[in-house]
Amino acid sequence: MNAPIVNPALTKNQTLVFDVLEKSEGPMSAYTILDKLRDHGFRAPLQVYRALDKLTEFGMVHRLESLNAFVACAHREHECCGGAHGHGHGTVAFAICESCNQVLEFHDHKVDHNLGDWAKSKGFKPSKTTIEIRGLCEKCAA
Amino acid sequence: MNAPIVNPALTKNQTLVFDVLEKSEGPMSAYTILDKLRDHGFRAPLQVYRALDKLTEFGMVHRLESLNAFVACAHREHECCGGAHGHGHGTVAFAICESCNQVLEFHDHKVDHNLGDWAKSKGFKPSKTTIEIRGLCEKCAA
DNA sequence: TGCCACACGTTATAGCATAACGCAATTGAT
DNA sequence: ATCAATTGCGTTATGCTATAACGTGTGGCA
Ligand SMILES: [Zn+2]
Ligand SMILES: [Zn+2]
Ligand SMILES: [Zn+2]
Ligand SMILES: [Zn+2]
Repeated sequence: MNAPIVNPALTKNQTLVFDVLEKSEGPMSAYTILDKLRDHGFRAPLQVYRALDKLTEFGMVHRLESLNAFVACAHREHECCGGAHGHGHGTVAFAICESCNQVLEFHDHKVDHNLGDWAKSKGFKPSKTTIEIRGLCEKCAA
Repeated sequence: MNAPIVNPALTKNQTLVFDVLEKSEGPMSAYTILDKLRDHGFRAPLQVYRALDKLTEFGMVHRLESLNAFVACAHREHECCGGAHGHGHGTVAFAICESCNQVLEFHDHKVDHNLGDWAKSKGFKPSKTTIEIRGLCEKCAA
């Protein structure tokens, strides 16, 4: 539950990568981002990965482990307990539609606490928790 | 929450791959498994991946999304509500020690229900749920 | 017998991620 | 101002993960 960085000054590459992700409808792979940015001078995967690393560190981008892809953070500021930008509240979860690729980002205190209780009972010290639900969104399941 | 296959007859390749995984201390990548099986005639990744696909389908092996690696299922038969071999109880979760690579497999009804409730409230139909906690196990955190 | 499903083997290719080098810009003491 | 440390950047090369596409062989079954 590391404290997120608030409003960091982004470099040019970080801004470009973030803008691409934010405008995207769904998650994007690093290589797809790279292709979108070739016109802006991007030539190599590392340019994308380095920006993604920082954006993830800032809490502005999340990596979807089950897709090897990335999304812009969908939290509104002050949306809830966490305050400000970022995830002060704890673990974030994702519901990923396998039909339309839409991603719903959410957090659930009860899940968070239940997993925390389990960890405590086992003496396990969590650093990062991944929760990803694959399935069909309401629209696609109909 | 698909019903697991019980006691399927394994092919030679599936048996070899499963045995390697079961004897391993921690998760293994497909390519590491391949290297372990070269002496048994394995030559190509597909031989491993095909076996892993089936073993996963049988519920005997789990894929760790955050590691791109695989582990043998650690559930004892009849351990709990699920009965028999497999995961009749629902979602499985993993705690992965980033120091010693030990993996603890567990399930948590409350978490399961929490996520189920969320899905129901959003009309989302889950097919597979990934829960992976990275951190330090009790021994390594000390 | 003919057909089908499935496992298997092989080669090639696609997709994801990082190592290692050198350079330039920034920062922050001294 | 100057030096050192840090950070970002660009490039090349490489490594790791996964699948496509083809053909073969085998066992069950109408
Ligand atoms: Zn977020
Ligand atoms: Zn959908
Ligand atoms: Zn299991
Ligand atoms: Zn450990």
